[in-house]
Amino acid sequence: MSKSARQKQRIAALEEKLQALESGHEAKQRDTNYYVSKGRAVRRIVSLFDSIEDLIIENDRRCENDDSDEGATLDQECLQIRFIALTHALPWLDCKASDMEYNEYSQMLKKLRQGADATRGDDTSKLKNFVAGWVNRELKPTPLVDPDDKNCRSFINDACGKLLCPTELDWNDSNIRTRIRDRADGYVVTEMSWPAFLYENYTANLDNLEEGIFKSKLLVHAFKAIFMSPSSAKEVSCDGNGANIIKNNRCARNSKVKTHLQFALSSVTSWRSIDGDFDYIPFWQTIVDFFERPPG
DNA sequence: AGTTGCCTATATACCCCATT
DNA sequence: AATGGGGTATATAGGCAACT
Repeated sequence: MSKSARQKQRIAALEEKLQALESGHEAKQRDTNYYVSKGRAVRRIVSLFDSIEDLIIENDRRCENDDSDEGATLDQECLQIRFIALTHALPWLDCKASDMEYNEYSQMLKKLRQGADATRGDDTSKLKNFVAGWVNRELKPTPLVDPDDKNCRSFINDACGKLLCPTELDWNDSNIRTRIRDRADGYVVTEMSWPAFLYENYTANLDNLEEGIFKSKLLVHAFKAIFMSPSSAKEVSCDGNGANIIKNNRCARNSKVKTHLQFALSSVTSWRSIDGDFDYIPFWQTIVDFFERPPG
C-alpha cells in the first residue's frame, strides 16, 4: 500500500529529472538545488517553525495597508520580525521573486522549504546522539542514556528527568518524581514552565527566574554543535566559558543569535518530542519573546 | 585521515478528502 | 463512522565530496 505510494513518488521524481534533462535546462536543475541549499539556513536563523510563505504574506499584507502597523496582532508582529530576518538571510529573495512566474516562484519556495526542513532534521538527529554523550559524561546516570534510542529517555530516565523537570518542582523528591511520571493532576509537564536544563547548574533561583537562565552547559554544548561544529562542542568542558560565548555572540550578532539560541534550546528537548503533553511551538515562541521583547 | 556539511533513501506518522 | 488513496512531514541511517 505505502509501497505503491513510494513508487509513485519515485516516478514523479524521475519524471521531473527527465523533464529537466529533455528541455536541456540543466541550469534549471542547478537552480533548484541552489535553492535547497539556500534554504538550509532559515530554520536556524529565521524561524524554527513558520513557513516562508506566511512571512511573505504578512509582509504583503502590510504593504497593501500602507505600512500602517496599527492593529497588528502579536502574531503578526512576530511574523514581520521574522520576515525581516528572512530578508537579511536571503537578501536576493525579494527582487528574484518579483520577476518570476508563479510556478517558478512556488517551485523556489518549495525548494527553500525542503532545504530548511532537511537541515532541521539533520540537527535534531545530530543532537539526539550528542545529547546522550553530554548527559552521560556530566551526570553519569545509571543506566547510561542510549545514543540510539529515545524511548528510554524522558522522565523514565533519572538524569533526563532531572533536566526536564520544571524549575518549580523538586526532582530529588521521590514523591514528586512519581507524580510527574504518572502525570498526576498538577504535575503534568507542559511548555508553560521552564525546564531545569535551561539554567546554569540546572537549578533556578525561584525568586529570580532570569538568573542564570540559558547558561547551562548542556545548552552551550548544543549551541556549539549546531552553529559552530560538532567537535567544537566537546571543548565546552568545565571552564565556565559557556556564558561568555553566549554573551559574545549576543553582542556580535544580536538579532540572529537570539533565534540561534532558541533553536538550540528547542532541539535539546527534542529528544522527547514523541511525548504528548509538551508542545514545542509555544515553548519556542516563549523563548523568542524572552529575547525579543523588552523586559517585563 | 578525520571532520563536516550536504544529500539521498526509507520507514513511519499524520492530515485531508472522497467514497462506502 | 470507517476505509482507503493521495499527499506531506518527520525520524533516522548512511554516503559522498570538499576541506583541513
